[in-house]
Amino acid sequence: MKDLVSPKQVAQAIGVSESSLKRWCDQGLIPAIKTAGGHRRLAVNGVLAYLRRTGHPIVDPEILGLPPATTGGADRKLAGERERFLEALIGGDEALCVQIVLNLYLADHAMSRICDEVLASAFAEIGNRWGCGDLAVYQERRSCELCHRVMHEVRRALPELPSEAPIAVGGTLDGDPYTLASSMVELVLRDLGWRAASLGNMLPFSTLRAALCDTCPRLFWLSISSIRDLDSFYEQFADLWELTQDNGVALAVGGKALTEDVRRQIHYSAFCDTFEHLASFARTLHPMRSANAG
Amino acid sequence: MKDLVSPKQVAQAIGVSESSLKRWCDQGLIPAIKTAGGHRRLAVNGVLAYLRRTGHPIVDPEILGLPPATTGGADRKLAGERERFLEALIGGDEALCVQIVLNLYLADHAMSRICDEVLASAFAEIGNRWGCGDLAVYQERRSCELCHRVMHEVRRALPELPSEAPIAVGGTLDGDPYTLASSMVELVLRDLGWRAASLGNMLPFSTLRAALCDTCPRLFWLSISSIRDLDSFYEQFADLWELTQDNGVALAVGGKALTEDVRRQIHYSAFCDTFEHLASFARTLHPMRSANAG
DNA sequence: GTCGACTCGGGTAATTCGGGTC
DNA sequence: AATGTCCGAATTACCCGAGTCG
Repeated sequence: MKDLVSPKQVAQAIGVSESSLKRWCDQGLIPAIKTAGGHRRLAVNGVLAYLRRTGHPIVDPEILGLPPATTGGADRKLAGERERFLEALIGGDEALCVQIVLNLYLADHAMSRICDEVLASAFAEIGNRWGCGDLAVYQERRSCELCHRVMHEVRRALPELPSEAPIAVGGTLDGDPYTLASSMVELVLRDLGWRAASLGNMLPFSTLRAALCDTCPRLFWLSISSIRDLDSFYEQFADLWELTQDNGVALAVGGKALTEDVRRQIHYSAFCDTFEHLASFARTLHPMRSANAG
Repeated sequence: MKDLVSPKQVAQAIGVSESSLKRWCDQGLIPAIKTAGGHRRLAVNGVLAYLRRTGHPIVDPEILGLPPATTGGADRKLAGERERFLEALIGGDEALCVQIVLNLYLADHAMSRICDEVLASAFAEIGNRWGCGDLAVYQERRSCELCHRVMHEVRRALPELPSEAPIAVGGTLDGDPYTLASSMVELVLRDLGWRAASLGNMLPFSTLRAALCDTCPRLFWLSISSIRDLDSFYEQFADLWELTQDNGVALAVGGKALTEDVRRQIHYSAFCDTFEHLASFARTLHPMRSANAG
């Protein structure tokens, strides 16, 4: 933990304006030292002492544990946050998980990169540790549960979508119970201005066709992390592809079950290894105001 | 939903003067914290808890970040709302789903009854229609997805739990992918003042034992809607039961896989056909102060 | 030395305080 | 007993041009 933090960080962390913070410092309520140029630097323990005295809630304690952001160090920040997020997940600390991700979003990171480099990355590591027996099963399950809650929370933070925004729907195939990736797709697309809605998991092809006709999306996604029967998959997937093409719907796919061999046998509009890929593809369909420089 | 709001916002949202709000805060009816300068900041869940207790109506929900037509104290009947909720679920109208359930909560219905008579009941009907082929599979899956989102939203509206509240954890067994019931249990218990957390689904017995030791709950729940191997189940369940008894943990079970025959073969602290049963049992363990006078 | 982001101090408008009264 | 309105003083949020940081 850093000893000294900037006024802006503290203001965000405790949910007040920088002006108020300035006044409190000048009144001696919060100890602060000044740089040669007159900029205030606040001691973290002094801030915490103040919060304890006044019972002020910590809106975002996570900021206080961060080193001051260095310009151009955005990459390092994302990577570093992955570790903190991972530990919070494993420890079952829901509030902290939410704060970390929400903070990254507020720091104007693209949702696609947050999903790639923090959420998905953390779960990759959880998978590793699970395989090594370093993790209890319930910790893995609870992590999934927590991650869903985090994503709920982040979705609320996204701006309202205009009713003319293009529609996107998708989900996972029958036999594939993992909803996390599909929910992340929804988040990424919403961040890009799509009215995206995940249909859930375990969806047979027949109902995908029905959903496609009922909801009339511009984009349809499939997260495929396991395939039961390859032959049946090829056949049904071809039907789905045809249906999307007849209706002018783009079909984006991803997931570890789509190996190179499998990809050779099927048609799609875009295959996405990462959420960044997905975001790039989505932008070609529906260019977005560049609010997120990513 | 914002976490902290100013007195003026709340006053506008519920249609009273700021003075009344001041008095309610000073009497402890609404939890409030103060800034260094003595200005009050109100937590939205605290405000909602007060509205629920008193049946006070909401004039302008949007100020508090609630769905448009949220009313406080409306005399909504549970049975009638089930139909509306069901149709909203099937139609995929997330906002309406949230609105209906939140209204019932604010109308001071117990969470256990909302879960029994609206949520679970709606899913029973969805199951029926699905069996008859009156419902597309994706509509059923999407309904599960929506219901999770509704519950997340309601959980946010619940008041903050005191740190001395008893802990409860639970989940579903290995082979049982349905998380809905377990999430409902969490909601019901939180409404009763428990610090309840669902561990998720597909939990093998071995990890349940680990979780039980790691989290030290007062109550452990299992939602059991399917059992893979009965013999193995009996054996492992007996181990779990023993562990709970050694640690002074109550074990509450429920789910349609627990038929009369199965129940005869196992021990538990309480079997719950409904969330109302669960609520009654939880109250015997930890009586809740009746916050509601009228 | 350049550059973007941050912070400074100070001023202003809006909000909130506590208390008294209707 | 409870609520709404009014008051001066205090607090907070937002804004600006100039200076500092990394």
